[in-house]
Amino acid sequence: MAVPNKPVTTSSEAEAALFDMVDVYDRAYEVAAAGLSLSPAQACVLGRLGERRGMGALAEELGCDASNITQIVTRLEALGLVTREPDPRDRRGRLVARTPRGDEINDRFATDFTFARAAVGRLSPAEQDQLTALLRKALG
Amino acid sequence: MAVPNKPVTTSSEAEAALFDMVDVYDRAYEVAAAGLSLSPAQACVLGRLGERRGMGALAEELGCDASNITQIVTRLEALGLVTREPDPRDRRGRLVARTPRGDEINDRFATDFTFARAAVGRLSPAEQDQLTALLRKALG
DNA sequence: TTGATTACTTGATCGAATCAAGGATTATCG
DNA sequence: CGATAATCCTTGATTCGATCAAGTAATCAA
Repeated sequence: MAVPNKPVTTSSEAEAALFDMVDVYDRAYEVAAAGLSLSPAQACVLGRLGERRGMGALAEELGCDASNITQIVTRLEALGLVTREPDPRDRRGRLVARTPRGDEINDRFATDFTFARAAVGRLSPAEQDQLTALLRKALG
Repeated sequence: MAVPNKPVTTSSEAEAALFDMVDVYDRAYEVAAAGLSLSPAQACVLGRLGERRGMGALAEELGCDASNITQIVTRLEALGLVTREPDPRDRRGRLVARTPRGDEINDRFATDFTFARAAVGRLSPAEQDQLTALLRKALG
């Protein structure tokens, strides 16, 4: 099950459309990751490493437990996509950074995850601005 | 990590807004489920049982393996939210249906998952129609 | 310096997802 | 009719994500 957020009830057309978008987005993300033999979580963490980051920073960004990040980074490290070095400024911390291969895989993921790009691309520039404004307003 | 679909790169404002919506939606769904001690997958399956359904139908709807559904339904059954009876018309199949308690929990989930309702509610009726149209067009 | 806090790891447990394999039932076709 | 195939679901094994409790090491603060 890609991401099982099928709606219980969608009382309005807009809610239904919103749900469909979320559903298709999530599935596309997962498919793109799977195409590179990555889990969504791995692709996600890899994508957050444009700049080297501490484990805690990653955990906070993703809203999860630090031990979760330890797990995921350990796997990315085993895949040779990431390094984990002691932080020279605070030796409790560990700085995670992509390897060249990690960069390459991440670039490929960005290329392969065409869904959002394609979806937005179906709209005219004016429509894109409208969509942005509506989504931002809906997000409150 | 709620649903870790943080973007690798968001080349446009619209893509970024789309991502944010997906991210917040997924998290809200998970929180609503957790509030009822359900996993997102369990809440999802429960929500699909307005009408009794076979295991295979559920698997197809959710795009996952049948054995995955077996697992989830087994847990829902253990929670007393669902029954699994032999299909009288084809004794290979099993029909899954919500119990009264399953209905109650499902209703409560629908109430608790306020995110989509609230998001859409921040828009005027005309804006809701716009959003619907834009999302549908973006979905292709 | 002592004690608390911070940053991360480890180990355990649970659930979701997927795959291979198997049992039971139904459908097909010679 | 009867053998074979296809369908529906389950079981078992494995992997990964998520969370919690507990622990280590380093830093900070009194």
